Amino acid sequence: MSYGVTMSRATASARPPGRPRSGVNAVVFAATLRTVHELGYARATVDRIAAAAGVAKTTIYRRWPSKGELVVDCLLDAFGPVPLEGTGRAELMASAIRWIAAKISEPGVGDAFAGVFSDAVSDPALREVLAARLQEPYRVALHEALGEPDGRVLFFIDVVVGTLLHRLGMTGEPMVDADVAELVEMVVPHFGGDTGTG
Amino acid sequence: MSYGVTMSRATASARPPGRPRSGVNAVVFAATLRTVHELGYARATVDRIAAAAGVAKTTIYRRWPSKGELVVDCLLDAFGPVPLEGTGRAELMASAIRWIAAKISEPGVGDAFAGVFSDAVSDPALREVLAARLQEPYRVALHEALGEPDGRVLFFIDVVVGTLLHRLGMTGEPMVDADVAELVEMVVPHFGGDTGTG
DNA sequence: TTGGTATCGATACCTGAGGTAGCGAAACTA
DNA sequence: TAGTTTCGCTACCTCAGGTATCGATACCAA
Repeated sequence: MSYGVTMSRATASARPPGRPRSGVNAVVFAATLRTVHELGYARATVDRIAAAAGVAKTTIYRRWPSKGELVVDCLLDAFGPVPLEGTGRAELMASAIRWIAAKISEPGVGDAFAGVFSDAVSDPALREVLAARLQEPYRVALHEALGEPDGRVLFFIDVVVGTLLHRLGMTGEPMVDADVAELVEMVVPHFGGDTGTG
Repeated sequence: MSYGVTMSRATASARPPGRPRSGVNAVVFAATLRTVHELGYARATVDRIAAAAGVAKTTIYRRWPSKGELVVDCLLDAFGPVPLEGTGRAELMASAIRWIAAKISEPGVGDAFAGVFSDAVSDPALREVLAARLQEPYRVALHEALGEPDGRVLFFIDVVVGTLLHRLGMTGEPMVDADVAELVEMVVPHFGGDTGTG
């Protein structure tokens, strides 16, 4: 579930007073992806998501300040941490590219990603949330794993994610494996990873 | 102005009856880019664009069926044809990349592009318009100039445009020249163009 | 058991934006 | 002068994001 996870009430004053929140976050996330998958981002209204989750709309707005932040949390939950388990630089980058391509191909995930990204273009507040909560953790992880300077990592993310989202947005379909493979063959050598020649 | 341009009334029956349309398309395009630049895509409402152009909102909807199609026509007008004048393949691709990067950097153009792209994600009708009217001409031109198969040209467009839009969407600023240069250095060799190493 | 607090579902509502309908006036042709 | 189409204008419809309020409920503490 990615965030907070109560710290087993050890740190701060035991537990806040009042009726505790029911554990429906996961249900709401699932309903969000399902609704976005079935209706597209724009028609996946908060009313419909709430109905699909069997929850009142006000409950959603009590937990997330906007539809955009709900979707960002939903994507955080759907993505999870990057698997960075390759032995060499090349394998590491290639597996990261294939991982994000596969995630974006999952039903609802790519649409939700493209949709919230779109909203963020003309909503600076949401853009900061998107950059800080969704992009930053992966940027840090890649920075440490690859040893590349920040600017290069951001460029790497722009190329990989930008390409995948542009394909999805233009065609309505996620990028096929052959093209993902070509993306790997283009990007990895540029970043100094051997792709099989030594 | 890119489209139609009356054919000097030689072809079809002289001229349609009724009051002729006033030549305000260019004014509306300019007002669209200016408004999008100042307020962002979402807050650039059709009301505001009409006001900025000194035109009634109904006049705009008489000429374009939706805000999305207005913006697509506006972008067609702003982009114009690709300059494909390089001597070799490498120069040709590099100049095309620098050209679209520069266009997206122009005030309002990048925001309008990202905005309409965003709308298209959850609007299949607009997506077809975008693909057919905006992407297709450049795909054909690149296909003929480079001799690459369609799939490769579409991949080329996904990488270049996707990267530029992702950078703009995430940071709010267009890509700087140094990163555009790195994009060229990554893409051109992959497509078999020499970049200076014989 | 009683009081305090915060969440729950439900309903009603506000705002803003895309888009449409209908009007009289204006600009052109025949 | 009659016919046709665009013009600006105003009023309106629909839908989506987001807010306010209310009684009911679940928990804690005294």
